[in-house]
Amino acid sequence: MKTLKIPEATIIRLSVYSRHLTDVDRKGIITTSSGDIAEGVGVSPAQVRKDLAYFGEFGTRGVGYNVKDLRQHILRILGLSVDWSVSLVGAGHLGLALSTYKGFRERGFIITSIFDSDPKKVGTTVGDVVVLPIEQLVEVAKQNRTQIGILAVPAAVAQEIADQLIKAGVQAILNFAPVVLNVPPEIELRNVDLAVNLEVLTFNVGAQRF
Amino acid sequence: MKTLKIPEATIIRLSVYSRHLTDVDRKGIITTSSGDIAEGVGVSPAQVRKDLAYFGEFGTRGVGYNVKDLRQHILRILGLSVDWSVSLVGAGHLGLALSTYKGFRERGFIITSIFDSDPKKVGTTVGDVVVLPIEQLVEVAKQNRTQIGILAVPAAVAQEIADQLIKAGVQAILNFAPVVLNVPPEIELRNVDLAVNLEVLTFNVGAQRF
DNA sequence: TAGATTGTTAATCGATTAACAATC
DNA sequence: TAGATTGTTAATCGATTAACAATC
Repeated sequence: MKTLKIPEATIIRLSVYSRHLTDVDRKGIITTSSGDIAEGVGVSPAQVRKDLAYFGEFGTRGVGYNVKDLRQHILRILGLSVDWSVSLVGAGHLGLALSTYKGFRERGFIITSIFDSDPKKVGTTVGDVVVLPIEQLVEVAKQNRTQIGILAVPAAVAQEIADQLIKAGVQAILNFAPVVLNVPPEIELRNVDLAVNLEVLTFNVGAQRF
Repeated sequence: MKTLKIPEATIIRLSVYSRHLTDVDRKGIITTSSGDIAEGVGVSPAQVRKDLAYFGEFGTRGVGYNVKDLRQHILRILGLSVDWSVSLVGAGHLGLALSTYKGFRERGFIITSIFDSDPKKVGTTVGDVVVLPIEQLVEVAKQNRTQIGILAVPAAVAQEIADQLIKAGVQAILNFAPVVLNVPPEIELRNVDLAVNLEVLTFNVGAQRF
């Protein structure tokens, strides 16, 4: 098992390439090139080739890449050749937004359970999933072999829920609560902080000050 | 105007530091150190000092940093010493989640207008803002001196709406639609792609393959 | 003064870009 | 063959880490 370190930036770009290739494929285009992809997603052609080179040789010199093939290769690299069982915690507006987001199911992310602490939300249906009381999280997530937990809960309870998700056996957590979570090293964690994104914008708008 | 290039990673961390300092301040702690901050947010002390050094000297050798002062300095650096007028386009679940997100208002992001193309949503009230028809976007956003536009619309119409926001004079766009937008260089653009975040997780969960 | 911690420089590490041989 | 485009190496650029003098 050679662990040649792959930049996270490369993974993010691969995800973007794959989406671009889906569009290109839908247009019926058979062959593309690093230059085409680069133009389509706003990076350099060398970057595209370098990113792909981490994982193999997917093109033909002088010709380019077969769109369908390359797309499939990238999806496999990203782990999207199989479905993933996802548990969503928090059925507020954000939770509803996430659970109805079409992009998830298209990519094989199946929300198999939804939990909330509010008795008024428990029992309601979101999509085709019934909202369960938070107390059942560990038991149900374990039963469902849930691999990914999404935290759409207030910051104050995020750590506690994260601990429960880990107890239930999830391998990865996507955290929307604006708080730094402590998780063991074997758990993959990503934070999406909506305010941070706005703050990078406001810094840049005023950045001529520096 | 010296434009010494500041890494975006530094800006993101400053935002995280400021949030951490808010918590620390609430606990009544007066003085902190790069080591404390580093531990609180999961980076190295040298990183904290280096990030701050881009903008000045905010500490006292042998002592550390005054929590309130440092917090204020960082907020000013991020452009958060003033309010920002924000226009939200798209009053779906995600739009509602964003408009009710407390973290925005706390940081001075004031949603001054909300637009949607669905006649059933137009006229409803979100928080204390009435949803307006999308046709009024350019006119109203201009009137409100809107500086930031948030796109919570389907990918298919995101570019068109972005163009209208720019016509209305916004300086920055936060895009939640999974599509690559073309905007002029003077417009600050950030993309938040929910699926990409999940895909980085699934790659990492299976990353021992490489 | 002794201990602590900053601000800053130098060293290291990592990622991107440029160039080009390989080859279709 | 001539033109195009990949895959890969080397050069460049940028960010992080380590070390330490300055100084409270």
